[in-house]
Amino acid sequence: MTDTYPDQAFAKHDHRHCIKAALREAARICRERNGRLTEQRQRVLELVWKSHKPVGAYVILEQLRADGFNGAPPTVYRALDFLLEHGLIHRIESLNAYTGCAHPGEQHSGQFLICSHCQRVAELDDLKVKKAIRNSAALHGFKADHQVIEIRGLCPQCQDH
Amino acid sequence: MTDTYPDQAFAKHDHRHCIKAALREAARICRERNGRLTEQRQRVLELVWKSHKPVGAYVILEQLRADGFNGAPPTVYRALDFLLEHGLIHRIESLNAYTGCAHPGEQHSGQFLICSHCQRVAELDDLKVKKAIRNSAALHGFKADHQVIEIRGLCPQCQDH
DNA sequence: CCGGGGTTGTTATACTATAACATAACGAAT
DNA sequence: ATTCGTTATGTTATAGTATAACAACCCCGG
Repeated sequence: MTDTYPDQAFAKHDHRHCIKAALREAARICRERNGRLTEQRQRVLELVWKSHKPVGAYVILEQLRADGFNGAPPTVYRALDFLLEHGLIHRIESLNAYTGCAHPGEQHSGQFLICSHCQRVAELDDLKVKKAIRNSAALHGFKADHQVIEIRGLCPQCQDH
Repeated sequence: MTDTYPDQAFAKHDHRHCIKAALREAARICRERNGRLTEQRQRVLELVWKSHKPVGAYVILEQLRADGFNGAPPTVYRALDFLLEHGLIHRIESLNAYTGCAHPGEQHSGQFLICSHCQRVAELDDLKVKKAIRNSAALHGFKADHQVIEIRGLCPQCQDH
């Protein structure tokens, strides 16, 4: 696999479908691993997916509250931690924000294209990039373990502004 | 140029030399550009370089204070911003910390190997990685502008633990 | 029914960063 | 040397991000 969603990344699509698929996948993965996808965790996952761009923990918190839930930051962070551990979401380091994982379950560290204009993010998993990095690290005797790759720029739709 | 400091990255070396060289380089670059390398900025740059691992803004602040300076966060952040703008330091997104730039002046976005054990960081500028990423982005019609690449793992010295 | 692991509630606090406005230092032009 | 605009710094307050610590709860297996 070089690229999982070659074009879909920034393309228009029915996002409700994504959300549903993500929830279904999450349920499956958690069942497999005996992870408990509780009501809270599911709600947080849904909120992450609902946004078409990465969301901060406190935005999620606000939305939970708007939804009648009266919680505090730790609740949200715990849910996020759980989802991160199980590979259901990613954290975008350069934004302090979280985004749904495009192909959960498989072990992978994401590579992200982040549009500086519309804030949308596409997740890649390019083998060549991964290899180039692994080689480069190996050259220095470095044993790579996890990679944070976040590319800023303009997505196709935003290049004419 | 593929790699600038092939082995030196994690190798032992007289770090005082690095600091001096960095300060000298910084002075030269600022002179060239009419940037003012003030006392404060120089002190901050020195503190960043003095640490062999990335330092947080508040650690720098502490050290400035220990040094008789009675300042507040904005002072430090302003100095850091200046140094970042002029390519004299880098920000490590995944650590919220700052580290001296190994080859200032040249335009480049760093690639970093970050040791999870000793926290030291090596800066690379691997052409193959850069190209792989540029290609990958291009495949998606994405116009890349800046790349954040931070690889976690174990440096040569820390792999036996 | 009991017990124990995992989950959530709750309060407080640490850590990271910036807004906004006042003052001071610098440097080019007169 | 004086003036003036620009850039840099001081200062206070606050926004934004994340975790520590402990109590209460719940689910499920024995």
